[in-house]
Amino acid sequence: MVTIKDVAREARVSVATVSRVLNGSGPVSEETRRLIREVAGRMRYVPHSGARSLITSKTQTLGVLLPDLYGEFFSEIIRGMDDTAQRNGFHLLISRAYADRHGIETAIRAMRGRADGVVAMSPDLDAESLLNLPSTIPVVLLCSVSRGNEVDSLTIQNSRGAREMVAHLISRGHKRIAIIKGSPRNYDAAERLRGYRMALREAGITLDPLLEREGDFTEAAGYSAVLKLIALKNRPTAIFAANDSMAIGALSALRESGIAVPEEMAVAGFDDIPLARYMDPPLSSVHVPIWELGARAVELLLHGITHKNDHPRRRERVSTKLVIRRSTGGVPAERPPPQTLKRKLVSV
Amino acid sequence: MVTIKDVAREARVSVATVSRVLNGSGPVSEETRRLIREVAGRMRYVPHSGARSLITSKTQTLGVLLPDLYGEFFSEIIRGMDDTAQRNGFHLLISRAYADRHGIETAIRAMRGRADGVVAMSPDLDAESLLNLPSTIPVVLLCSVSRGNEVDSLTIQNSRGAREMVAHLISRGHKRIAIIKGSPRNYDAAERLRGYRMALREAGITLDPLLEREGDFTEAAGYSAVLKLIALKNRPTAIFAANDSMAIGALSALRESGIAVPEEMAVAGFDDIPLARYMDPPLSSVHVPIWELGARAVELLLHGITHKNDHPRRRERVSTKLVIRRSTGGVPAERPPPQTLKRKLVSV
DNA sequence: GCCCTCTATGTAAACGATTACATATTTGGG
DNA sequence: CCCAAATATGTAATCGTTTACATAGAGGGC
Repeated sequence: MVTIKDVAREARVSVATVSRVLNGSGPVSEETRRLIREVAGRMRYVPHSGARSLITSKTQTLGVLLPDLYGEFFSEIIRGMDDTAQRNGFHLLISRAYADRHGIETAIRAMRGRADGVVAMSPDLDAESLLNLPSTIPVVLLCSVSRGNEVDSLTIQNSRGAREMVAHLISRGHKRIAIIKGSPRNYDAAERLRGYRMALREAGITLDPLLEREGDFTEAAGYSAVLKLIALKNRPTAIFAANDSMAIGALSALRESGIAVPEEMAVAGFDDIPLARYMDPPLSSVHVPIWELGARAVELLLHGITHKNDHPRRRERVSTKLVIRRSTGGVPAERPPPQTLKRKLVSV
Repeated sequence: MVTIKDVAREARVSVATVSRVLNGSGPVSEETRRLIREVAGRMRYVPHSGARSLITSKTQTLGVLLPDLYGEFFSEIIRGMDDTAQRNGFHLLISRAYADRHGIETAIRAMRGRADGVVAMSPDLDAESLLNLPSTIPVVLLCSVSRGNEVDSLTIQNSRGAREMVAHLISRGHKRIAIIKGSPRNYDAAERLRGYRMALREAGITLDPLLEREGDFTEAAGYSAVLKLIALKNRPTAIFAANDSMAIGALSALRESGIAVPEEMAVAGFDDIPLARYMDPPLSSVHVPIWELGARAVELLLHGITHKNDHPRRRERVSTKLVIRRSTGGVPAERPPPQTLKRKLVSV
């Protein structure tokens, strides 16, 4: 592997001069500048980023800790992060980590010398104590319980979104509205449940525990929750699923049971993944700007890095938007605009 | 930031001894071993991975270059990579890069000193020349044209899978079978088209250019391709979409046009994304083991790394499997097993 | 008591860059 | 023609580790 020394020797100058040319720092005569460029190019010299970051103590890399990597939600959030990181000359070091306190702390430690900051997503409710990690490198907490004041945090307007969707169902005349809940110890899930209850209470509807079904954010969970709901003596007339995957599983179960949506049963989801509009019937959902979530997290982190982590901590929350389609009897027939290419798979 | 020197000073030993204790190398008396462990713990010392990798010239990191990051395909492939990398003590440095030769080369160079090897996915047909990158670090090419002999490569059995699916449609009695093609310059797309044509030719069916529609792997493309197909004077009776997203868009368009699937029009996709079985009707597709694809790519790369890149190059191809559901009139009603939890979204 | 072999530890040279400081050369003002 | 200032370049310390080599006791066989 060719190093800066090899280039210097070949060009008959010192390493300092080579470094100056390559980084555009300090004065160098036009003549040597050209010479060094030529030699470096010919020898196919590539600076060793590891060595560089050791002396500059900048890695130009951001660590990303995720609880898991399934589904469109994560690819989209990573895309938002990568776009923003790359625009600022940073790379992304991605790692899955257990969501509990120990797992996250270990992972953040492992980042020392590898990353200049970390975005950690730890939706587990138990990870609360994370808030006061006395971390030396900047950290942004994503979709996590956020109370303390040690780190920046960014969350989704879960309860507000859920509340609005359930209010929408109520405005359509529904009184018996079921919810398919998210994973038990998940922060987003808990908040969405809170919004659901809030809306019912505001409408003077008493909560019915039988209408709150367990779920875990998978299609399979939505599917089986529906089978239980339609077996009830006093069936609900609407179902709010805590995410779109479960709503899709729910639609599938209703279809097989011969129950018409939205006539006999309204269905709504959360997230508004790209597929929602292609369902049968098109799925009403709470739109979450996932790309923006990732992008904003990185922006916050970069801010923390440039300010060496001594800046006032921020706690932000991205807002959601109701998207009403046919599955709640909303609009006649939203027709997907053929050439909008909202989504673009380059391969497969 | 506390360094190994600080620990050594505090424990009144030399840095060498501290290093030996922390890495379990060389002989150290039980007494000093305990002392150093205690001091390091108390001072919350964390080794600086950058410095370590400079001297050992091992980063324990793998670079991953992807053309884009949309959709479930990518989250799943990344998951396969991360699982395998982590099990072998490696991290993943993920980066989006232009798929052309220059983009990939630049990106690979930027990895010097950051990663011990690179998995590059560059499905662009023009990137052919990539094959002879005289790269110093091991490279595995994923889903890319693979002819040269400079790097390992891993691809999907595209043409075989497509051929089998189209043969299946033919066996159901279809004679006029349309294809919605993938992106024009995409390798996988080209191979799937090849398989489609192969199957037709084998059945003695003459190719009809009108039945080969442009597409780009998006739902929107599938949607609008169908509108054109059903406007033909001599309509096809079956549609093979080059991926599931387009097939889903196609189903949506057919539904709105009042055309029954599979009675009036059979529909098949490629990839078998988790959602396929939840469509209405459940979608027949060519199953691709995406997780395995990522996992295997990393295995190949790790092999190249341990053998210092002088090993016989391999060219592997993961096999596909036909999954027949109702959209091609296949089986009565495949009912999703409620508790199989094939897919598990931890958050949202 | 001598020498050899272990075991335990320390010293210092790497790894590949950046950069403060020193030095040499040129330029220009008086 | 001299000296200060500006320009161009080199020397060497530094970042935080690992590790080859050196050193110093301790133990044991003769």
